[in-house]
Amino acid sequence: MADDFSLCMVSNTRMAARAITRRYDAYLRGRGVNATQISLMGAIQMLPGSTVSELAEARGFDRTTLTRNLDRLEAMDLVDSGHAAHGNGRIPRLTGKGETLLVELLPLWRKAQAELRAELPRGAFEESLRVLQRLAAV
Amino acid sequence: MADDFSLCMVSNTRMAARAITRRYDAYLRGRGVNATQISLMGAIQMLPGSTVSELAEARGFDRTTLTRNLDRLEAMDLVDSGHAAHGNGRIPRLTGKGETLLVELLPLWRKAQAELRAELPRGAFEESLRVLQRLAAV
DNA sequence: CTTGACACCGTGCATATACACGTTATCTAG
DNA sequence: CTAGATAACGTGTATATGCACGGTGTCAAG
Repeated sequence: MADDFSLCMVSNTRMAARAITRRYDAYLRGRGVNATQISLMGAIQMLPGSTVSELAEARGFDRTTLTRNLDRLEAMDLVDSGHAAHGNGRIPRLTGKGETLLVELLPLWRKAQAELRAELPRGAFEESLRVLQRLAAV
Repeated sequence: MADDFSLCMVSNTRMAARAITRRYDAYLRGRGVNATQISLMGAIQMLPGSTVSELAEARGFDRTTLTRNLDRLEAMDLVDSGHAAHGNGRIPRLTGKGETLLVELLPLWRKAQAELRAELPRGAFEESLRVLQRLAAV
């Protein structure tokens, strides 16, 4: 049998995602949102006017996952959604409260990014982003 | 504000994990287990005699996540657990059915690995594993 | 023997993720 | 106008994940 599951790409991508998420979550603990949520808020900010489907495509989410993640942010009054001019499009955007919170938490996010970068060998942070984006694109 | 969340390591690791998991899940669809489960079964096979805590440490899981993932595999009769000689240790191992299924699905896993490797530039598969392991270790 | 430290463990709760399926709005061919 | 195609959507169900909390077994100090 002798197959080496330590080379399994599923194991390894998920393990990295768990480790990084836990790490960033620790920086944000007690601040009202977790790492996944703030990164979603950042994505909404960066792709204004996008529908849920467009956001999902851009961030590699299943559309229905995004629906529910947005529902939670709406319940917290951090996001609300408008309707597209035509069709059923749901267009999420940050509320004032959401923008305020995002700005308030940005220093923590920057700190998390900076300290991760500092713990990696020189250039490894950028290499990691490149590798991850390539994996997400296949 | 001008922060670039496209460089967010949380977003990028999770996006890669989602993409890879979806891909491997597609190879396994209808076979009774998903990609996460078969990779866990592989980990059990490779670390025989380990307790849940040791497995969790080795694979970067929270211990309680592993508890429930194992419960599901036990409910499917693919895994069962023995008791450590001392203390409360839970020691999972594949059942006969679990081993049979793992062997049966190995060709699909190998195919998934091989086709992913083929779609990446030369050397990128190995580079990816190295980068992911480094991220999981920080 | 009891008490406390320690190392395991599981459960309650919440969020994240995705597939299958059905719904709604718009447009176009007939 | 109607029927079908198309593009968006949400919900039901299931798995995955982790933190907070509490339980259980072992051992050493008193």
